[in-house]
Amino acid sequence: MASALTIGGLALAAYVHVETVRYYQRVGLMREPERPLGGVRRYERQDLARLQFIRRAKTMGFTLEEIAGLLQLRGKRACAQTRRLTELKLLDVRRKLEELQRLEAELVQLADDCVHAPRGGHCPTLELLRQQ
Amino acid sequence: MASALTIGGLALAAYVHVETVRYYQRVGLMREPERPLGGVRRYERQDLARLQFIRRAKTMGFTLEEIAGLLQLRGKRACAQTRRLTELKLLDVRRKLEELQRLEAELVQLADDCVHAPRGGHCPTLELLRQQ
DNA sequence: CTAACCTCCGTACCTGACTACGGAGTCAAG
DNA sequence: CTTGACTCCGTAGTCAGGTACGGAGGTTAG
Repeated sequence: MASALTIGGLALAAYVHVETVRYYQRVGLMREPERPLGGVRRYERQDLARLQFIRRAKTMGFTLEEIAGLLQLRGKRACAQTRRLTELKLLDVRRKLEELQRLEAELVQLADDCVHAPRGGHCPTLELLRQQ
Repeated sequence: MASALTIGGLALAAYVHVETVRYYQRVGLMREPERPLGGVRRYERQDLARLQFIRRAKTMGFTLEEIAGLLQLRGKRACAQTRRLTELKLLDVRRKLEELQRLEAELVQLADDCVHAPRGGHCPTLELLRQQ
């Protein structure tokens, strides 16, 4: 039984605050393990996996509600209608991927411009978008 | 002068609420065009471009503050130190790209499982992560 | 020239996602 | 068997990012 973390250990391992875990429990995103009468709750490896998944998905711009949806998919697996849901989520993800790639290209272009336009002061290259 | 939108037209064109535009102005993300004495403000194409950029970046999970940073980069262009900043942002973007790709693969796998495991009721394929 | 609709501006309110607080109970190292 | 750190639980506060409201004044189609 390598893994029988307390809430503190769990939080630490996922780089979130204890209060955040408790918050996720309150909103139903994470389970709350049995509390052995007059003891403290213990958490398993899959609790940690779930928490890390939430954290990752959050930095991707998914809301907690959407993340709940994603987690349900992982939970259910198979069964025609979940397949549909999965594919919808996949569309979301791919739309985001495209946008990010666009942004990446834009940034690469910028960094590149900086290399090729060094000549005293500030260069006036295409300030079309400057504003303000 | 194809483009001389009022705030309402601008908002409509970018699929945001008028109030959101005004909010962005208040926090300095968007400029507030001159108001011709006793008239209403008019917006140009680059205002729309900026607003759309903000909207896109937001769905990518960037905060308004980070977006302000991205916009400044686009504004300045070139000059050694902006190059550094650009490259930092690029790291951000690439980290997000990787995470999204992971998520994509996970979802593809799921959808796939659904296709290959159709056999009455709900399939018990690897419910390791189910919980709750 | 007027009715219907818009803009302007300030202020108040709302939702999502935490974060802080505090008192009582639990646990573990010495 | 105590002491210091941690858990539990409820409730309140915070911050980002809007959203709603309302009255006064602009604008435009008919």
